[in-house]
Order: sequence, then C-alpha cells, then structure tokens
Amino acid sequence: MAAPRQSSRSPRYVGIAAELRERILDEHLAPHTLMPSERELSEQFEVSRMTARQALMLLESEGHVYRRPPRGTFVAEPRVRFQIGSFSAEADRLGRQASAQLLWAKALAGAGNGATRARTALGLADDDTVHAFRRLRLMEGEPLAIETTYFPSALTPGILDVEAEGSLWGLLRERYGIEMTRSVAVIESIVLDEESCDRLAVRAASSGILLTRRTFDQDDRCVEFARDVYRADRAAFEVSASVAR
Amino acid sequence: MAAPRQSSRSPRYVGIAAELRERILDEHLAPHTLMPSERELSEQFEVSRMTARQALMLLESEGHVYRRPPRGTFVAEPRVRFQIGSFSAEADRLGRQASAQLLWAKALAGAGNGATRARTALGLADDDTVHAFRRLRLMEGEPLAIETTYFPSALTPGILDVEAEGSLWGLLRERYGIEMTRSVAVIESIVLDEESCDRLAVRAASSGILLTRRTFDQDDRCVEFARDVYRADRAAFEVSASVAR
DNA sequence: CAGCCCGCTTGGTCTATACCAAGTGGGTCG
DNA sequence: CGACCCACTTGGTATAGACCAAGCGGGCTG
Repeated sequence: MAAPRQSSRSPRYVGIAAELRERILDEHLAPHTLMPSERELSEQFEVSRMTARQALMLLESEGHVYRRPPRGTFVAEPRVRFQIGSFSAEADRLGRQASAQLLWAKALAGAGNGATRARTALGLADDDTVHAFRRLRLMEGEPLAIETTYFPSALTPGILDVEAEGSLWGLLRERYGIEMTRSVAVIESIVLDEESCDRLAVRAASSGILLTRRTFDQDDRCVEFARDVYRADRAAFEVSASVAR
Repeated sequence: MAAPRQSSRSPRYVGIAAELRERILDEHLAPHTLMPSERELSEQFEVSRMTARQALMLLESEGHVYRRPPRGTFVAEPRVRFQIGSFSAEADRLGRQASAQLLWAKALAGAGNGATRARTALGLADDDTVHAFRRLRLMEGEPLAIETTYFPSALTPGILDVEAEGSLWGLLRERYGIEMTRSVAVIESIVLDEESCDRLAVRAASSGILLTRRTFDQDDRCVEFARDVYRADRAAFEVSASVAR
C-alpha cells in the first residue's frame, strides 16, 4: 500500500525524528540511555520499520544518538572542543584523561603510503626518509581521533623505539630539543573510510573532521606533518586569527 | 526474496558506490556530468532500486555527486578552501567572484532570537541592542554559506540602512573607523536545518560546518559576533596557531 | 505561431517482508 | 558447579512494489 497522505508537508520520518529529539532534549535523557528499538518505534508511530529506521539514522547523523548492534540505539554524549595543536596538550587543558594506542610506527622511504606527500609538506628531498606514527587517541577511554604523524628522520633518530603512549610533542622537546612554535592546518568535513569507522567505533560512512597540520620549530623549519581524523559528532575546534589587511 | 549471499564481506551498495567513485575519479568526469538514474543503476548492477539508491546516497554524503530531482544525479565540484575571517576577503584572495543576498537586517533588543547570546558574546549589557544581518553568501553564483552577523548598535548607527551586498568589514572600516584586528572562532560539524538546506540548495539534513566567530578591534573590544553555516561538501578552512607552552 | 497541457522521467518517501551477524541471557548437560 | 549452546533481540542489508512532486519536452489547440 502507498503512504497515506500526511497532513504536514514534511516527510513522516522527519517528524518522528523531531519527536524523539524533543524527548531527548526536553526530558534531558542521560547519555547512554537506551532508546526504543526500530521495531518498537514502528509500532508506536504506526509506520513501517524502514521509516522508523530513517528517523533514527537522521538522529544519529545529528549526533543525538549512537547505535550499537545488536544492543540497540542509545542517547549520545555532547561533543568535546579542541584547539589546534597537540591532542595531549588539549586534553590537559580540558582536564580530561587522554591516552594513545599505537597502531603502527615505521620509517618511510620511496614513494606511496603518503610518504611523498609527507616529504613535500616537510620540505624534504625525494631520497629523505620520514618517521611515521599512527595512533588512536582516546579521551576518558573513548576513541576520538586517529592521528598519523610524520617527522623528518634526520631530526628524530631512534624515535621509533620509544613508547608512544604519551605526548610526541613533549618527546620532541625533551629528547631532541625541538620547540614547536606554530602550526598551520586545514580543517574540513569528510566521510570516514571503513578502517577509521572501525577504529573510532562509529557506523560505516559516518561524518568526520579531517585536520591536516604542518608544525614549525623555532627556526621555522617544518618539523611535523600530521593528518588527524576526528569523530565529527564528538569534536569541535577553537581557532584564532589576526585579520590580514 | 532475501539478498543472495555476496562473495565479498562488504555490503552490495558500498561496492557499487566504489565502482561509481572510481568512474568519476579515474575517468575524471567533468563536474555536472549526469550520472545514470537509480533505476538504470539497479538494472546494470542487478540490484533493487533501494540498493542502488543507497550507493548514490553514500556518494552524495561524500560530496562526489549532488542530486537535483527530478533532473537526476550529477558529478559534484571540488571544495573551496577558506581562511578564518571575512568571506569577501577570502573570495578576493582566491580570485573568486563573491556576492551576498540580504535575507534580513534588524535591530534586536530584549531576549530570544539569539539576541541574548549575541550580547553575551559582544560583552554588552542586557538592555543594549544589537544590529543583526543574515546574508546568503555566494561564490561564482553558487550558494556557499549563510552568515548571521551581530554588531553592537552603539558602534554602528544607521548600518541597517546600508545596502549589504558587499563586505561588512569594509563598511565598518570605511564608515565607522573600526579596524578588525583578530578573530576567535569555533569550527564544528553539524547537520543543516531545513531552512539552511533550502537556502544552500542541498538536500535535507545535509552535513554543514558551523563557524561561530567573535572579532575584536584595535582596542580589543569585541565588535562582531557571527554564526556562519557553510556547506560541508564545498568548504574547507585553513587556520594557523602559535603553540602555547 | 504562441501558449497550454499532458505524459515521461527523476529522485523522495513509504510499505511489507526477509534473512543476516552478533551480543545477551537462560537453561541444559557433563 | 561450570562450560556450553541455543533462542531471542537488535540493527544492517536487501528485495519488490507503490505513489508523489516536479522539471522537461513534445504535441495539441486556439
């Protein structure tokens, strides 16, 4: 049977999403509260399961709920605000407990694997090598970002052998005497790839924020190139700029 | 009938999206090229229309295509990169032709309508009024952002009567002798509301980037509060920061 | 010839149904 | 008692079919 003509102009699933959004916000349901299942909602609102599902998918894309099959759909937590710079420094500033899980650490030479792009960003020659880390960053135990960081090998001998659970910037200062002085970054909205969704524990093709950063030291050498992917529903960025005239 | 067991692990629609993405990127199809319709794709790939549709929706959320019912689905243009600051200044820098359509301009007093929030951001008292503009910003004729800008009324007498098609920052400098010197902004990913989707000519519940900005003058007074909503698929932001130690 | 209208196509929405993978919990068996 | 297993529930994927609004173009009508 076709859809019965609705009185309002907007689609049924938008209205259902609005109703649920209101429930979450007005009754300020606690984060991680279990929402009704798709099948329950389809009965309550007298629509097919696919329509109830569309409403929940809308709320998920807004960051109001998250879904954890086969457990159910839950109320989400509000997002965390970052400034550009080191994840660890930000966590300290916010008084949150940050940690990192090393995914890999290696020396990159030759072409491919982002090595070429990293060398270009770092201002290195084609035959230079770079040291690269990929780390999952967590705050209060929740995965928030995947950082991929590249340093010129010449500046960071032996860095791959260090335990990389803490601040890499701190390591650069303490062990290599490199002072980071300024960063230039590009922030954009992306759709997360399969691996990132997996690591960040969000559903496939979720929205993410890509922060591509170059950091310079006291001599204005580019000493770090980083490509950080944040969960869009959990992160916000605070930036400041002087006005060019 | 149920879905036949696929050989691969990933869903059918992800594979179809990948195939189409490849076609767009490898054959570098020109922007605005018409893609096959959902019904055509469902025949070509031998899936139901809903599955072909999911693939196209995925590509749309990635910004690879845009949909314009009932004309069809088209290859999208790549995104534009901004620095924090004035939209007009950025357009100049990029050598693009920028324009603005005034949506409304009014004086706000009392509570509600964002007036309270604007006063707080501007550091004004509860009985002060603010002058507010909402403008649709276009680049090369394409809607890219909705700016809502608030100024202290005391600093900008008569500003509501000015034609607001160009740069408001230019106006502040030339007419009121106010020099903008620095901005502080928060960038985050949001889902666009119905009106914004409409104005920006994107589908309902598309992803957007919210830039909330406070701008200060030579005396470090906050002279502008702005809430700008950009299309996530068309905008990127370049920022720089010195490293706090 | 001008203008209107109608039918085709498109994406958008919705129904109804089916099977799948994977946690959860209860009950059973050794 | 402990380990295992199976049934139930959940969201995820997929099918097949239906009607809608709206742009477009061709053909008909005045």
